[in-house]
Amino acid sequence: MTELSKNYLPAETEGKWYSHWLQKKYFSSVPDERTPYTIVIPPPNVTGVLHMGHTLNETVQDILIRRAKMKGYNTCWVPGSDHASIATESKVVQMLKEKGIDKSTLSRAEFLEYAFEWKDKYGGIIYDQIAKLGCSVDWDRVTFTMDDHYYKAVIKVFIDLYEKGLIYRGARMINWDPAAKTALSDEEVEHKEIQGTLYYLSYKVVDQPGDGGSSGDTVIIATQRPETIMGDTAICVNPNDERYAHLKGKYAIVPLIDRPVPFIFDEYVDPSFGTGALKVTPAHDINDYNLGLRHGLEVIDTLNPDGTLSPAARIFVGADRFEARKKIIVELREKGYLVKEEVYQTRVGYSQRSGAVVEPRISTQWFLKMKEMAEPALNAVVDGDIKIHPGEKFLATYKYWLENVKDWCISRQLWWGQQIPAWYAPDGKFVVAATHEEAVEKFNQVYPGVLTNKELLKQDEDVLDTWFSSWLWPMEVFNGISDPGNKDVSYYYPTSVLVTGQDIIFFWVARMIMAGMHYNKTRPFADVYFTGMVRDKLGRKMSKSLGNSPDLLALIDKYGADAVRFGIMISSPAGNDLLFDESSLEQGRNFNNKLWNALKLVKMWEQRIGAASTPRTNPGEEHFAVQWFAARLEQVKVELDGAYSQFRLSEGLKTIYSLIWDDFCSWYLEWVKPGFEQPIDQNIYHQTLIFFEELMQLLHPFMPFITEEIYHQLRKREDDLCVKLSAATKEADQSILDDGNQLKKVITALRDARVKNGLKPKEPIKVHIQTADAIIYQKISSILNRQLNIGSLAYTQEPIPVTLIVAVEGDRIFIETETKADTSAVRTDLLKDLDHQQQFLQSVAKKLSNERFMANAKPEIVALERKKQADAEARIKAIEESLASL
RNA sequence: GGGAGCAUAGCUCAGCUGGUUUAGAGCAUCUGCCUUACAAGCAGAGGGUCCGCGGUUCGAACCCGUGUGCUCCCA
Repeated sequence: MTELSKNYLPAETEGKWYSHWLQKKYFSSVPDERTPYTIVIPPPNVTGVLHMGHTLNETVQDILIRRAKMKGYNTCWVPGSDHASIATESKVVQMLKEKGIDKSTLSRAEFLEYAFEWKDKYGGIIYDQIAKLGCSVDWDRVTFTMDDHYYKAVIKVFIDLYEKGLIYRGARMINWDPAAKTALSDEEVEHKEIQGTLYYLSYKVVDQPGDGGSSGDTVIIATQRPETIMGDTAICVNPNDERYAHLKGKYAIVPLIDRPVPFIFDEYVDPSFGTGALKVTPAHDINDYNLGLRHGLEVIDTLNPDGTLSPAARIFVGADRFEARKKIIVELREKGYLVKEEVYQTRVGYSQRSGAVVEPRISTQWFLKMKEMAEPALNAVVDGDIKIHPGEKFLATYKYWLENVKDWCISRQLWWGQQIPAWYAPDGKFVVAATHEEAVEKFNQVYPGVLTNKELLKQDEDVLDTWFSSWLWPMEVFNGISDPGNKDVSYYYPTSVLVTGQDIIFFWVARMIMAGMHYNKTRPFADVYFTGMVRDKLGRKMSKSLGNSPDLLALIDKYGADAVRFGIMISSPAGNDLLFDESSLEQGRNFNNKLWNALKLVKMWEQRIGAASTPRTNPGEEHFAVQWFAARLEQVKVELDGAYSQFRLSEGLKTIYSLIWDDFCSWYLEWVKPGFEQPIDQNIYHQTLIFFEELMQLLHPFMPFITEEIYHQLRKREDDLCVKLSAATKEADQSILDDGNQLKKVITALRDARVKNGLKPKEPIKVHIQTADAIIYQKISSILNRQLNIGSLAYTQEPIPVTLIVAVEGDRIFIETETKADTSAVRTDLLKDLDHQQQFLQSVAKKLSNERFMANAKPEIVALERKKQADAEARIKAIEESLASL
């Protein structure tokens, strides 16, 4: 036997076992006759590294996959990454800038080359982290959302939906990200509450556009965006607002640029907000835009795509919008137009990716009609075809979104992504087709004779929203779109469960369900398990700016992957946010050591296996520990089945943790431990190995490395725990479990008495037991002797004088003491317990004497109360006798 | 403004169908131990107005109403 290290050293086993599993191809899956269990990884963005949120998600998936593998499923976990168009493109642009390269000097192809380099580098880091964490992903199936087949699938879906009339192109008010210079979908805008200022501006009123405004009449308008006044095309008031009734047919003069705009009347305006008069800027506000549509107003766009003022603004042209605001306020104040400033709370939309304040902007973009897509996706969840965990929390959110969904803006003004397959002639006529050749052919069919030179047909410069590719993920990782009905997709799809963060329920989960229902007429997954957000221990979101986001690889180096997995799972109740604290990783590391030390103990016994079952005690008695632990194990297995089926993984881990630490190490191993340098019974040794192996198997999904290592340390063997099938559960023997509990209670009570009375552990005690059921004690007597250092044990019918008395349930245990112990502490304890028991008895008696309780309660409840009463009475009697004999 | 969720030990959370010995765990705390696997450990202990108020019920941490506080989603 090679010497085992003092503590468990993760670095020495983790790499070894991961390569072994890979070499054995345990994670690779091909369709066969077994039932598949499939998970597709939520593809991490190639923009960076895995954070703690990924770590949680990946760990949960690995637990489910490893468990399913042991249950005999053909498991397939597909890894991959997402091109994340906006985020990656902005990072690549930034990286180029640092190298002194401006994106505008590059061709599209040159830029994409840099982007793919970036993807290879960071995608590689992510995959390395997934491997270090021990994830049992099928590396032969790595998929990237810009892979050739994937790219083609996205284009195919775009064309198909366009031909079905579900995709259209049009000018709409969209969310514009001035930093990334692209359109965004509604979901990519995050609203934050901030303190803003409401500026009260004075507009002159004139009778006619050409009028100089000599009347001196003015109207005061409140706005939080004074820099947009140059885009004003009307002033709107409520038709029922008498203050402004006289303005009908008149005009207001926009300050600084002296442009007359008409007054319009619309009930949309809230007379109580601000002054009740609203400046209407259709180009820069969605509500104003709608007002403009109703009243036929001109649209003046005063902003450039990068957020600077456009020539249409006439003043401050070229200044950034926020800079322009400051300057305009100064000028308005100087010229007397600014009459009041007021602080007020408002909400501002920020780009989820770039962080820039989003501009509402009218722009021609591509949209997907969502109503038709939403209905089947809604039904799939409402009807329970797809189950969301935890359900009560997210079902309502999911429903609300789908019932109120708006069309999805899917075009992005970027290069990194699938280029929109629309082809335009110089006059703006266009067709949608996969290739230039197909486009030319189609165009000539639809518009015969228009195209003089086929090179004039140019492809749309824009790409599609990343989510328009990732919504196909569960299908296209198996080539289900590009090669429908192939062997893999038929076998693995629909997938079993999707594990992801609740923050992308709309971005991704809902849309995957839409795509799945649309293209396969089936759900993409049977269950959705939402994990919470990982926060720091103060409850703050993890972010780079706070510096509270730990580096995963550093944590694995410090604690080991198993401890990291343990730490994050133990503090992760289903669906709730988890407060990440390194101390839970310490707990994981300590658990590793506990396992390691248990292994060392068992390995020591290996040297001293009793020749032919010649234990120093009665084998029947020691057999009790074995019987008890076997029952405990079965009991826990049933509990675990329940925990897994409800995705209560944190609870499952706690159950195994306690089974190993408390039941196995603290009780069982102590009960079967031979005396110093004594041999161990062969059967018990053999059973202990089996138990230990079973425990390792139960723990394996959570902590794969150490369990595999111990599995091999316990016995020289050819097979691996990773792929070991779990045995069916048997029914646990309840009476043995009850006896075990009794044994634990007796031991704890006697230890307590020892401590309280200052009896040294090395000092043997003489014990007399008064019980109605001596058989139990006979079964466990050798264990009692050893655990409590009992010198002599006898049974008695009568109380023994000059002793300490310990009451366990209805039994009394008398400890003979040589030195008369101080009884005052014992007396206090007994009195306290007596009081407690008497109050309890009272509450039970009250119930039993309540006629209505007796009439209404179920018979088994009444029986239980009767038993409680009897037990309490017995305990009280025992305590009273103990007190009397003190 | 609309909607959802949460409130249980110092902290993080279980408590499933209202009745499981007058509420459980882990961590933290306190006491005693270098007991021949483990001090990253062992043994033992203390710790609760189940957010407040009202109701339903024989019986409420659990169901209903209401108030307060916190979190999230949407506009």
